[in-house]
Amino acid sequence: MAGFVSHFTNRLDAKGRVSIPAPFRTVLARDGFEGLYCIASSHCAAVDAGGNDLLAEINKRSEAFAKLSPDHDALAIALFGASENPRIDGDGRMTISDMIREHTGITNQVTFVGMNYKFQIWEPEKFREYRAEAQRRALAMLSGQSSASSQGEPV
Amino acid sequence: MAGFVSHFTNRLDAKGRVSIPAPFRTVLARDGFEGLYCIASSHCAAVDAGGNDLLAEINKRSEAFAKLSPDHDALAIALFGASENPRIDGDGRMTISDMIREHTGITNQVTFVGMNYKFQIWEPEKFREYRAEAQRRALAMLSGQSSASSQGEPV
DNA sequence: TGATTTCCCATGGTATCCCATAAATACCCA
DNA sequence: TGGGTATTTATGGGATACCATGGGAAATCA
Repeated sequence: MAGFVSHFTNRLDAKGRVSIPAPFRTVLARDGFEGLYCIASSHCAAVDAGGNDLLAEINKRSEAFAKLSPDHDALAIALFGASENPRIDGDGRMTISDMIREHTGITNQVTFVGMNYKFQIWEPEKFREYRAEAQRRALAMLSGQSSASSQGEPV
Repeated sequence: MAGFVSHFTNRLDAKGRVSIPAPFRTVLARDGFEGLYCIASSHCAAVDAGGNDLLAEINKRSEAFAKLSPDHDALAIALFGASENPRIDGDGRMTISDMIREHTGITNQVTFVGMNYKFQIWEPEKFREYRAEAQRRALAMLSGQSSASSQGEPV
């Protein structure tokens, strides 16, 4: 039920390792996924990460196209070619790969952002900028649709 | 059915803990939620808190958009990335995080305000000011001059 | 064999658990 | 009714467990 929530910033050590926040680890453990599924976000400087829930969402996307079709192949390459399966060591740490470094601009700190069914990996400063923008957009989105659906009771 | 009602003010201790009012705890226990779900209010200096009822409300908001889409990502960051899951200790206390401190201005006292399906966490003085303003607005609305403000903003 | 990765242990800080206390409220029974 | 006794509640503090982080040693790979 309860997914990835809140956000945490941890330090990279000299070996390129970083602790995955303990609350996220318990979610992953409950999910039962071995290791971690990571894929570069197509529209921002973050990497999506998660377990079976995220994987299922990705699969759903690619299944919208007929298998063996050129579209499906292209999508499969884009989705699975850009993804990785980092393992989690006994102390709950993962290593930040070159792919993640290049796509996020991470140098010595990592921000983990809970998004319920998945979480994102960000460079802290870039995350702050994106969050400010996201909150503005969210406010506009919610005020735009709330009148239609329910009583518009603000949450 | 009976949700969170009335309001209470408790002291923070040296470790940053505060007792959740007992009536609120019994509501949470009935709800069955593990811990507490907290999210900064977008329109005032308070933090919304609650259990499954509040979480369901949040989920409803984000499920209106396709997962993995830019819109859904922005909304998920604003809703889940900005929220927290404090646990409640055996004595019915929660710890006030830095996020809550910054958003509410809480220093050494906390006011809990029941709002039926959720409750709010306030700095006592800020709450007094907000309530005075809300009562003035309510009075104006009830006396028939509620022309422009028909949004149903919460009190 | 040299470099990188994986496993294991150490440590300081923090959060959590557990118990104590005092005040307030509810309860009970003559 | 009224006095006295349990419970509940908020709060304080000590002890313990957990977590992020650092670093060494073994294992793996090219």
